[in-house]
Amino acid sequence: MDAATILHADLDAFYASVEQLLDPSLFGKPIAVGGGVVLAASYEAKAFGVYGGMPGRRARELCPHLIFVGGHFREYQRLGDAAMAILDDYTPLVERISIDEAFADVAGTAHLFGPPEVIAATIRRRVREELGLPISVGVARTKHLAKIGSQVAKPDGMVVIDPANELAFLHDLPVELMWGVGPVTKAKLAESGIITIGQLAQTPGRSLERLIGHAAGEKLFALAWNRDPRAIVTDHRARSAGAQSALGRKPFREQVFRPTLRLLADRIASRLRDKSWSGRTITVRVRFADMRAVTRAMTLGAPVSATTTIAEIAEELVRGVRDEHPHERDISLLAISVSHLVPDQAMQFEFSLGGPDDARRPGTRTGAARRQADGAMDKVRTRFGWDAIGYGSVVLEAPKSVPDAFRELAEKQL
DNA sequence: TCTGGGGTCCTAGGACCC
DNA sequence: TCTGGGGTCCTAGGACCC
Repeated sequence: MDAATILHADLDAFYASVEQLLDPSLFGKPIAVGGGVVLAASYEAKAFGVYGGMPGRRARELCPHLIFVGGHFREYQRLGDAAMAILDDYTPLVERISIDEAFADVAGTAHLFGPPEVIAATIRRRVREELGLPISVGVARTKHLAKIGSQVAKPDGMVVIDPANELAFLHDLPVELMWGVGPVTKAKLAESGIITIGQLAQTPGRSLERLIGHAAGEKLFALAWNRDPRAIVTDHRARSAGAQSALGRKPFREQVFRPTLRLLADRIASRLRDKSWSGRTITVRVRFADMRAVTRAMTLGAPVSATTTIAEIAEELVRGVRDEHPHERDISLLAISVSHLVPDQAMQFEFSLGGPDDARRPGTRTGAARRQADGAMDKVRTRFGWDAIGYGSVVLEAPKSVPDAFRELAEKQL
């Protein structure tokens, strides 16, 4: 049997811990990063039932002494990177999941640094001493179990799962600790009396698949027996790039959605061009006032990355939604996503094609003009910053519901 | 004064092809 | 009496994760 060499390292209540580090008077107090929405809560706040994603008003109700702090987003990025760099010191096999979380496989480096649990303890000590942050680590034979280990270890702990005791450890735990079990799946399982991972493991595969679908049933059943074949993946390629904007409540009209879609297209397109990617499928999402949402998609014959092209297609799709839903007076969110991404080298030959002057075909006159305009804008932004230039009214009408820095942070995870 | 922003993957039905 | 069967691509919706 393989040894337990997979580490899952997860910084505890990361944003909140950074804020407490930056302002020691906040230490030991219930704090929330954010405002309208809680982005992160300290453990003191979590004790009151406050959690990330919760509306700020609800959080205040639960915890009257909750202290809201604005985010120091550049510090999050810096400290998250620094913590992950410590992992890099012990193995090249590091898979970063997000700003504050990563897997690492130390199978090949134990002869240099000692057994996995010693490496894990060293990492925890160094992150604490060098950065001043608490980090929890799970050590196990599989990624899934290592991740569960770090969750169980929180806050500021370490759990090593011996390969001989895997199922004994796993089967007493509640199903919602499993990767892929959210509120809906948890409720479906509970209706069949399945509360623990052990109960899930004893459920016949067929009835499980009837309950939650083929793929999910198969996956969860395998995980419940700790059959997790996933290896560490050090380079992830993005499959889509998107942007969204919550609007509160705005009339579903051209004057509202046009400038917003321009802004979203501009964000996505400049990120795509920055990485030399283009995409063939444009998807829009429109959320109505009551939070019901619809999506509409269009797949093109050739990939695109021009701001104006993405914006025009998105507008067309949103007009279609409006025409199909004439009674929806207000919308609360607009989103665009570009998928079927390909590296630009793969579409170079398209540039040389002639044909009708169609903006969606990169080889045509309009397409070329748009690439030039985008290229000029990208250059100005490189020198003077993103807000230095924009498409027409977009510059003035940018909604600022979330700090731009937080948005940039999310983008970096792409 | 309802509920942010960035992603991944799965399902199900229809079109289309051979 | 009916109308194969497999594969791919696309669209729309939904669950989940950080």
